[in-house]
Amino acid sequence: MTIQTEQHVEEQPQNGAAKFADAAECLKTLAHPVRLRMVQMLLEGRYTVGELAQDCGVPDNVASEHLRLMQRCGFFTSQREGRRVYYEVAEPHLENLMNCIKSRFLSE
Amino acid sequence: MTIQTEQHVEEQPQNGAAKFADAAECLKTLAHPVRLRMVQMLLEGRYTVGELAQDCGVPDNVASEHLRLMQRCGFFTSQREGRRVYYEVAEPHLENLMNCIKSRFLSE
DNA sequence: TTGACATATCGTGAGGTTACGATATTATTG
DNA sequence: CAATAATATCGTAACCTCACGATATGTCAA
Repeated sequence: MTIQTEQHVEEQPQNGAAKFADAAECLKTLAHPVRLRMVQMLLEGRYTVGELAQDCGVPDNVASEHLRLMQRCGFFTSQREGRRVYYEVAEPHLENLMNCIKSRFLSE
Repeated sequence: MTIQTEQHVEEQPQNGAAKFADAAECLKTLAHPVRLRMVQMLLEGRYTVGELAQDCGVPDNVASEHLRLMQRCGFFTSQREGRRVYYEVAEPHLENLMNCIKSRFLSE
């Protein structure tokens, strides 16, 4: 079995493992009940932080934090209009991915 | 001690938020570079713990732990043959989900 | 049986994630 | 201007995840 005794520095077997790091990062961002719910909502329209917060049952600052995380993954963009900030989907693959998730986990 | 301070209990607005908890759980299980790689491998055949461990560049016990987590989500099953244990995909939606992930995060 | 191999489990500690409260920022209204 | 509304940011503490090493379990072979 000759396990590589090289401490795990950066040295993943070059089988595209590096690519999985990005995917894992984004999946991790998606993997939260409140965030999934926000994605679901935003796939159907644009909403403000307050609207999303209320619908998800979390305080505004918590909602804001979740939205910031997802924005960093490129899922959403935001525009300010007056004192409100509207979020909307920016990642076109998000709908397809969400449908896969729903067909597996939510449809039965 | 174990003083549970009654965090915000279960009080999600009943918009199907509970369902997202399961989905988030499974997504979280998927959201790890090594585990994604294992899924990718096992979508193409059955492999032993040692084979998966070597391919992912992690020690056997670490691989075993990852596989256990995924088995708990119903992604895989395992059969022992001699001293080896073979894992294989048990969740039929996994392939579709993985294709979504790859088309978003790995194809560019 | 003893020993080796393959896998699994357990305890531990480092580091990450989360919700919360307090505070800060930005924009509107009086 | 001050006051309020909507959102964002920050520090903190509780909790969770992960990899590691040690050990345990299961299997086969001599």
